[in-house]
Amino acid sequence: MSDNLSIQFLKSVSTVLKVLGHPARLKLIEFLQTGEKSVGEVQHHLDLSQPVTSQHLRHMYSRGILKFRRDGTTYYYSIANEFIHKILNSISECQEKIETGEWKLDLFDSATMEG
Amino acid sequence: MSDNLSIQFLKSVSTVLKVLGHPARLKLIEFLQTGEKSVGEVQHHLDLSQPVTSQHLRHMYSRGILKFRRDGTTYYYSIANEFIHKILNSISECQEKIETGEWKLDLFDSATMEG
DNA sequence: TCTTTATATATAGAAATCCTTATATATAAC
DNA sequence: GTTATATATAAGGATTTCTATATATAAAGA
Repeated sequence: MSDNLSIQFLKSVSTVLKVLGHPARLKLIEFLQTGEKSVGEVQHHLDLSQPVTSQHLRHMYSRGILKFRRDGTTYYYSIANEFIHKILNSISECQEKIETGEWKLDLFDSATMEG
Repeated sequence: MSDNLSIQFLKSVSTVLKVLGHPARLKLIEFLQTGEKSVGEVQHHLDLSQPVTSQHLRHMYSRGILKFRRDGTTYYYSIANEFIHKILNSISECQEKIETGEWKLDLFDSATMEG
């Protein structure tokens, strides 16, 4: 299992994970799972400023995670590939297990080494 | 499906994804999937300096992604929760689909909006 | 006790990220 | 043509992260 992942794939995946490793972007892409959305819809859903919304979307587009189409003055963004869907579904499944108590997700901030 | 994820879960998940969103750490944790490893083993496997290796491990430990035990001077690190395993397995499944050509993972760096 | 091995910790400079403010552009409506 | 709407882009600074280097600690063995 180890070294299964090629260098290139490893880099691609870490790029994707890094992009998703931000609460606003994670919530954003979760919103996009229900279908394409305009910038304004995303903005209102996330309660962000217009430039920040646009920048996050552009950020994700520039990394191949989103695609967009334009209709007049409106830009519709949507998820660009299956990989993203797969990861998001996997996360959803995890949440179910965590909610039911089957799994625990113990994250913390302190960092003492005396364990 | 939207708004399925609670704020707290969203933050936890984005923390995890952010940590995994780094080629060295992703490769590191993939290595740990095969079982606990000492710092030295990780260091040699990843071909990193000792301090950098230690810092990555501590970084992941401090965020609840790894745990460790100590035997004399040797520290053994291992994956701390099922969530990580699930995400990694999901990534492996994705790689299979991408290798067989069933899926494409088109990531790119340019960022012009004229698409 | 001295030396080696294994690892942690501290720190500093560079680089990347993120948000804010301001401005630009393109289309639509009037 | 003027105004309104939807969005992109650019510049700035604050914060965080990364990498490298230097130092410290603890155990094991000679």
